[in-house]
Amino acid sequence: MPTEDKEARFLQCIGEPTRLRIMKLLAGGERCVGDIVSALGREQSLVSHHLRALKDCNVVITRQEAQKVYYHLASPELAEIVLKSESLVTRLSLCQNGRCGE
Amino acid sequence: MPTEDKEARFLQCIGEPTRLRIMKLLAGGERCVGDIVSALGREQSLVSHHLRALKDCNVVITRQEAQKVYYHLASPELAEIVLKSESLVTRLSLCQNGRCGE
DNA sequence: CGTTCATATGAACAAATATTCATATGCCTA
DNA sequence: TAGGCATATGAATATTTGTTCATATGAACG
Repeated sequence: MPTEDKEARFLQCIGEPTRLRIMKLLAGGERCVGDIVSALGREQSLVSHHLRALKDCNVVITRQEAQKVYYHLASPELAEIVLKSESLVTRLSLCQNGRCGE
Repeated sequence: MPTEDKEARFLQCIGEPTRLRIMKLLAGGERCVGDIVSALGREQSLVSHHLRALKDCNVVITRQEAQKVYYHLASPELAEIVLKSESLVTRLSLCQNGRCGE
C-alpha cells in the first residue's frame, strides 16, 4: 500500500464540504456532537456519519463526558492545512468554473 | 456556492492516488502526456482523463509544442501542499487502519 | 427499573467516481 | 493528401460515496 494511497485517502476524507466545516469548527476548540449539529444545521445522523469518517482517519479524537462526546482535531497542523488550501483556492482561482466536478 | 464547496472540490481533485502521482511528477518540472503515461505505467486514456480533471480545476496548465502537450503545476504552492499533507499523514499516522475507506 | 437525552449504527437508495474500450481529433512529414 | 504519432473524447460499467430513515446503544436520573 503505497504512501500516495494513504495521502489520497486523507485528502479525500477532508475534501468534503460538511467535513471541512466540521474541521473549521473544531479549529476553534473542541465541540460536542450536539454543538456541531446545531452549528451546521444538518441532521444528527449525517453529522455522526461524517464524524466517524474523520475519526476512522485519525483526523479527530474523542473524549466522553457524561452523555456527551467531545471531538477535537488530532493536531493544530490539520487546521493549518485546511486554511492553507482555502487560501490557495481563492488566490489561484481553483475550482471556479462549472466543468470542475459539479 | 460557499467557499467550502470549492475547497472541497479542490481537495477531492488532488485526493486521488493517480492524480497525486501526477502532481508529484510535475513538481519536478513540466512533462508531456507520454512521459507521464510511461512514468505511471497506466493507460494513456486513463492518464488523459485525470489530466483533464486537474486542468478543469486549474491545478495544471498546458502548453502545446508540435504534437505534444506539456503539463505543469499552476503554482509551486501546489507542490508544497502535497508535500505538507504527505508529511502530516506519516507523522500523525493518518488513514492507516483498514476502517478508513478501503 | 423505566424514561429521557445524546450519540451511534445499519440498511437502502441516488448520485458521483474511476476505469476500460473504442474512436475521434489534431499536428506533422513524406 | 495519406499516413502515423500524440492526445483527447465519449459511452458503458462497476465501485464508491453522501444522504435519509429508522432503530439501537448507552449514560444519567427520577
